[in-house]
Amino acid sequence: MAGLSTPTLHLTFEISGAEVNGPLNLTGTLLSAQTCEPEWVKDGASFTDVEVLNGTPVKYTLSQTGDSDRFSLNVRATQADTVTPIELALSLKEHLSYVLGLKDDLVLFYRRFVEEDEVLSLTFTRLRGLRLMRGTDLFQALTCSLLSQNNSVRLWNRSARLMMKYYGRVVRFSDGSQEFLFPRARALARLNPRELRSKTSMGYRANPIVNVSRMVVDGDLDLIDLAGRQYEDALDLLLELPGVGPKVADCFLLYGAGQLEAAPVDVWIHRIVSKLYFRGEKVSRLRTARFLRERFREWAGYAQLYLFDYARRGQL
DNA sequence: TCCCAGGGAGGAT
DNA sequence: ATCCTCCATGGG
Repeated sequence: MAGLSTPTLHLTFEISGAEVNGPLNLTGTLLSAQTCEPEWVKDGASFTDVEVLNGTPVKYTLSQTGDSDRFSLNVRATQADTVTPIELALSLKEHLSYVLGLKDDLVLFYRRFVEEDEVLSLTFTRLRGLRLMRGTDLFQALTCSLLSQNNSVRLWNRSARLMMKYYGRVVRFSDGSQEFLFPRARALARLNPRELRSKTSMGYRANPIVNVSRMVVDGDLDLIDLAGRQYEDALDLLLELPGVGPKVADCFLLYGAGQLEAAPVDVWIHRIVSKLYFRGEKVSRLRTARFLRERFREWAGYAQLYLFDYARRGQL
């Protein structure tokens, strides 16, 4: 913690393992393709992200030393030099705790299913410390979820970065660096979908993204209200949005709204659940999602995350 | 050239 | 309810 009583523009501090509820694998978590935001920028063993905290853009770089069980998290942060300084350390610590799911009781998760579910427990050793990320920006989470449909992680991340470059606000930080924020609904709502498409190579996904942006701007879509509703209720409303089907809706609810009973079913989850829980019998995606929710309840999102990572990395 | 990627919409059966 | 096909785009 910085030793100054006045707000600072630069900051370095640690988050010790004791402040985290169980193990943490930072690299595994940040590389697990969760859809609430573009992947953080990787540089060797450290990762950099930019977010707006209390109205102030903050850029932070994280690295983990030690192993998944005994570690410390090193944080370096800079905030924008053009806005009022905020009490950086406290708000950033709270932010990281939320975004990286550091309060989730992973040991309880493992203990609960290690004997109750032999299939899921297969993933526990190799993925130990993998945590479920949450976005702090609902519009960004919904947009990234829309980008991810029938797309590769690499491609939708590229499109997201291009969106930031062309339509996001530029922020200059006190260390002299410059970054683009994720675009606001206002900036996307006025675009011609064809322009958005040609500049970001996001294909047909430009149409629903512009349409949803316009709904947000016009007040026809209240994402905060949506995120606070009960799961089934929110799901029904989400499915009415253009370009939003069961998978995108569940991604928004899980990674954006932090509703841990949501379990997005993509091709990987569909495959591995069919294979491991239904003896390879073809099961519909809807039934797969319901199966995960009913079996894992408030841990369905985590079960999905572990099975997804396990399947995607070739252990299927 | 074909197939695939953290799918969804519209239609036919 | 389940099964087509098409939808852009780039990588293998």
